[in-house]
Amino acid sequence: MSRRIDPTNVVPKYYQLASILRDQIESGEWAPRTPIPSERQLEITYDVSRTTIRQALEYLERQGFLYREHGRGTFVSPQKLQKGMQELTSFTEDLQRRGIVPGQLVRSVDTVVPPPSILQRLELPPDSKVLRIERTRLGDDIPIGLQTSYVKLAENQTITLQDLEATGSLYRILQEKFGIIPTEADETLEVTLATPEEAALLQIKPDAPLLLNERLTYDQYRRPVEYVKILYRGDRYRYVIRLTR
Amino acid sequence: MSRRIDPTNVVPKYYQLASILRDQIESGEWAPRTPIPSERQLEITYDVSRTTIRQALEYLERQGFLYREHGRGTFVSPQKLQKGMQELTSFTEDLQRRGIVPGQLVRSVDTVVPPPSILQRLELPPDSKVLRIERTRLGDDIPIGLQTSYVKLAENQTITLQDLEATGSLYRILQEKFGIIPTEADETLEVTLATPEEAALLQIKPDAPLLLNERLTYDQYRRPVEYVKILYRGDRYRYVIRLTR
DNA sequence: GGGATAAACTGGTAATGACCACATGACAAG
DNA sequence: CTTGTCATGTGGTCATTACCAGTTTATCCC
Repeated sequence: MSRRIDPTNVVPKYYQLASILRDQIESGEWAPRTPIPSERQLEITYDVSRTTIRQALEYLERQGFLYREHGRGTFVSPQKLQKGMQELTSFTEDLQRRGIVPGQLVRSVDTVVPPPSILQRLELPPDSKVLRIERTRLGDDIPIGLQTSYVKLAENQTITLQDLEATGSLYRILQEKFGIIPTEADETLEVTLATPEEAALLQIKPDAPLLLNERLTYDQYRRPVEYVKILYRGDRYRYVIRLTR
Repeated sequence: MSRRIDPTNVVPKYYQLASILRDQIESGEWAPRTPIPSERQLEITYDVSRTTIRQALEYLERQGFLYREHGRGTFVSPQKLQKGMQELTSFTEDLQRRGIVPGQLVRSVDTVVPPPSILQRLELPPDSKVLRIERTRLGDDIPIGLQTSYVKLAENQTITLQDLEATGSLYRILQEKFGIIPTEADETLEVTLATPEEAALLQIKPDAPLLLNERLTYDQYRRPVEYVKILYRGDRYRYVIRLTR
C-alpha cells in the first residue's frame, strides 16, 4: 500500500481512495487487465467501509480506469482507455493531452447583439447583448482554428481582454469570477469551405475544407451560458472523442 | 404516484424506480427545472430505502434527466438535455432520433487480411484475418456515407449477409449471437476529400469534402472488437454529440 | 480420469441509521 | 427596515449488515 486515507481531511474518503488507486494504476503498479484487490480486501487494507470502497471504484470505473466483471473481479483498463476523453474539456487541455503546445491570439473582446439564431439557442430575448470573444487558436504556433464565443453574462458581469490573457481559459474565468461551472454541452461537427476572410486568417487557400465545430454549453443549473463556433483547418486538426455506453 | 415497485420482480428495485420516474419526466408530469420530491419523501412514497432512491436518482442524473443542487433539491433537466446523445449508439438509432429514415446497402461481406495499421489497432498479429463489411449508408434513400467495418471474430464465429439484412444492426448480431457487448469506443473526426471511387458511390464530384469518422470499439472486457471507417458526404451529414463533465 | 457437486470466492442490491454541508425562511435584535 | 441567528429541509458521505447472483476451485464419487 502506498498512501493512507486521512479521516480528518475535508476531502471525502472515497475521493482520497480513488486518488490513491488511480496512482497505483497510472504508475503501472497495477498492470492493465489484471484484477485489483477485491472489495472486501480493500475494506481491510484501507480501513473504510465497503460503501466507500464501492463509491471510489464506481468513480474510477466511470472515468475509464477500471471495469468490473460480476463474480470475477475488478480489472485495470487497457491504457488506451484510461485517457478520459469523454469529458467536457477546453481546447487548451485538449491539445496539451496530445502533445501539442497550445496557444491563442485574442482578436477581439466586445459586447454585441448576436444573430437571432444564436440568441435563441442561448434562450435570450431578441436584441439582447452578449459578450463576444474572437480568438485564433494555435498549435505549435501555427493557426489551426478560428473561434468565436458568445457568452451570456448578467448585467454587472464582464470579462476583459486582461482576464483572458492572464488565465488563457474562459472556463476558469467563468468559474472563479462568477461561480459558473460549465457542466454539459451539445456539440455538432460538420464540413464547410473557407471564405476568403477565414482563409486569410488561417493562412490557407479560399475554399479549402474546414471542420466546423459548434457547441452550446450549459452551466451547473442547466442554463445555456455559451455558444461557440470553431473553424478548424481541415489539414491540421482532428477531433477526438470517447464514447461510453 | 403512477406505478409501484414490485419487490418480487427480478428487475432491481432501483431500476424499476428509475423507469417510473423517467416516465413522469417524459410524460411532462414533472416539468423541466422544477424540483422532484425529496429523497426522504420518495422513500415514503415508494417504500424503499434511501439507498435505493439515491441509486435510481444517480442513474437518471447520469442519463441527463435530472440534476442536483446540494441543499436545494433534485430538478428535472431542460428537455434539450434529456436526449442521451453521449452514448455509444449505432448509425441507425442516430438517424432515427433525428427524424431521418435510415437505410443501408450492404456492398460486401467477406474475410480479409486488413492493412497492418488496422490489425495493430485491433491488437491482432500480422496476417490475421478479420471480417470486413462494406456498406453504403442511406438517409431518406440518399447515399450519405460509406462505411467499412473490420470485425474481430473467433475461429468458429462468422456473420453472413443474411444476418445483417435480417436485423440491420451489426451490434445486435454481436450481442445476440456471440454475447459481445460494445461498451466503449474511441472516435476521431476529420476532413478529407473524395477519391473518384468514393465520389461515384456517393454520387458527388471527386475532391468534394468529406467528413471522415474512424472508430475503434471495445467490448465489455475492454478488448477491441471493431474498427470502423465512415466517409460522410460533407453536405448531407452532421455529427452530433453530448459532452458531460 | 471424468463429471457432478459443493464450498469459497467475486461483485450487485438493499435496508438502516447516523452525521455533515449547504440553502432557505422564520424570527428576533438592532 | 436591515442584519444576524437558528431551525428546518435538502442532498452528500459513511458505516454496518444481510443476502443475492455469478465464477472459480476444490472435492467427492463413480
